[in-house]
Amino acid sequence: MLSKKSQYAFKALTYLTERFNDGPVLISEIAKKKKIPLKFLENILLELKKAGILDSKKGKGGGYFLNKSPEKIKVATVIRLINGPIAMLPCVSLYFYERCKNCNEKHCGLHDMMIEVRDATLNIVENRTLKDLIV
Amino acid sequence: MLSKKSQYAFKALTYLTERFNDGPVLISEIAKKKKIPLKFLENILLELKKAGILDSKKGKGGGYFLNKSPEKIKVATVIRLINGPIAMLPCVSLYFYERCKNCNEKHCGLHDMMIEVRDATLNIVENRTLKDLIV
DNA sequence: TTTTAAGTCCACCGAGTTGGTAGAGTAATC
DNA sequence: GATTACTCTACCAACTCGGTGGACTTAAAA
Repeated sequence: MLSKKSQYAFKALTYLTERFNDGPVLISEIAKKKKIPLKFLENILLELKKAGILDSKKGKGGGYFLNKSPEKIKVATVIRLINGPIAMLPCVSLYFYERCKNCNEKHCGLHDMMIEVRDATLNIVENRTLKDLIV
Repeated sequence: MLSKKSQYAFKALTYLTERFNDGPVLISEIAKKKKIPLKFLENILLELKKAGILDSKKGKGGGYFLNKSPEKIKVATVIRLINGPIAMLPCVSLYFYERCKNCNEKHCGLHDMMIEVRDATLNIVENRTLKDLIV
C-alpha cells in the first residue's frame, strides 16, 4: 500500500499539474482544495522540491509549481521518492536492491514470481506521467 | 514491499511444502533450516494455523504441517493474511476497501491506474500456489 | 502415572515509521 | 520596513515491526 504521504503527494501533484503555467500556487490553497493537513503538506512539497520535481518562489505571489512539464514526470519516480521500493522483495528491486540472505536467487520460486509482479507493475507506472493522472 | 514477517512466512511455507506428507515438522527445525528467529516464527506459524492454512500436533512427534495440499494454497491468500492489502490504494482494494475521501473514484486518474496495477498483480498472485514456489 | 517433548499464549520491549503540529527563520516583494 | 510565503528544526503521539521471555497446556512415551 502507498502511505498517506504518497497519496497526499499525488493529490498535490495532480493539482499542480492542473494549474501548470498558472504560476506559483500557495501551499495553503493546495491544502484547502485537496484537504491535506497544511504542515504535513509543507514537508511533502519540500521533499518534492529537493528531488527536483517541484520548484518554489518565496514572498508575495509565491508558491509551488512543477519544475518540468507534467508529461516528463513519471509516476514511478514519485512512488520511489515518497514511498520507496516498488518491488515486493528487496532481492527483486531495481533501485533498492539487497541480496537475499537465505535463497540463492537462482532457484527460488518466490523470487521468480516477484520479478514477474515487479515487471507487470513497472510496465504501468514507468509509462505513466502526471499528465496521465488528470482526466 | 512485503514485511520481513511475510518473507519469513513464505520461507516457512515453502519448507513445509517440501516436507508435505512427511508428517509434522518441528518449529525449531524450520527456524534452523530457514534461519528464522525461533520465537518470531512461532507467532507466524500460529497465525497461519488460526487462518486454517496450517495445522499442528502437540507432544512428542508433533510439529506443524500444511492443512491442505500445496496446490490449494494461493500466494495471494498468504500475502493478504500476513502482509495486508495487495492493492496500492485503499479505494482500489478488493479485500480491504475504503472509500476515497477526496476523489469520487469515477474521475480520478490515479484510481484508474492503480486498478490496472492491482489487476496485473492479482493476475499473477491469484494464480500461483505454494506448489509453484518450489523449483 | 510421571516425565518430557512440543506447541500455545500473552505480555512486553526497543527502534523506527507515520501522520501531524509549533514556531522561529529567511527571502522576496511592495 | 512591513508583509507574504516558503524553509527549517524540533517535537509529538500512535502505531508497526522485529523480536524476547516465560508460564501454561497437551499428548505421547516410559
